[in-house]
Amino acid sequence: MRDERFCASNCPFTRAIGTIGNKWKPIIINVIGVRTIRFGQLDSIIPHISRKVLTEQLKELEEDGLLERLAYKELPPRVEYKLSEKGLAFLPILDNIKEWNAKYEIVPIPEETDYK
Amino acid sequence: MRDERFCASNCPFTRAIGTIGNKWKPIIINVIGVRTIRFGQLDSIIPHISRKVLTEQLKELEEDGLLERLAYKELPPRVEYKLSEKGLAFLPILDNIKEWNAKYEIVPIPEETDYK
DNA sequence: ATTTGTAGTTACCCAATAGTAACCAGAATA
DNA sequence: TATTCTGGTTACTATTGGGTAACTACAAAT
Repeated sequence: MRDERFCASNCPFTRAIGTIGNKWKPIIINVIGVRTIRFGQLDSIIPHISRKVLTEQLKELEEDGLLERLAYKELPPRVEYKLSEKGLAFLPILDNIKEWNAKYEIVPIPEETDYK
Repeated sequence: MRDERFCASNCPFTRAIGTIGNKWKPIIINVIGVRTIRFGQLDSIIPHISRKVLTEQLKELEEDGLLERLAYKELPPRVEYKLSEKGLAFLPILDNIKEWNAKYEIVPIPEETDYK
């Protein structure tokens, strides 16, 4: 899941891309935003992600210091995630991407759909 | 290479991540920058990328309107790439990522290396 | 006694991605 | 005549990614 050639590069930009340059992480960071959120919520809010992949991505984000994980010793278990200072500092970049996209995206021709 | 679920999402942010959210594209865009560059140069400047993958990524970037490709009908062939307006507009975002990384990166412990 | 709920983990398997090597055109150069 | 040069493409293989389903713990509710 993580490309060692990127993470161990001596180019800081390449290393940065190694940590956040995949399709799930920006989505996850964006969904969390400034709130505290539970695993199950993430799982149900983010479309098409499996619990397995979600777990992996969250683990990596935590390892890279973007995310804080708070596990309560309860049953049934409760785990809360929230962005660290580093993660929060990444949010404006995601906003920039949104603006950039809004300005330049070539809007795809919407699929023919049957509404009943 | 391209995840249809992302590109066809009705969420613009998800679509944006679908186009630039992978490890090679930010690297390629960053390497091109404001200059005009040839295929062979890209291939030799970017570490670890294979010609096959480079070709695929360039093709997608062109399809998504980030890149302009200029092929000269010569032999041996000459092909030049440069960023479009959309591509150029993405450069400041890459700069933001560099700043963000410089500020927050947890520097990896350098590997034990033998210098002779 | 059985079901429900949470946040995972694990095993298994198929699909997608990426690496490698060989090959192409055809003009210019040795 | 053989080699070099460029920007690819193709076939084949290896590696990885990711989906699915089953399973865990244990308390509380039915």
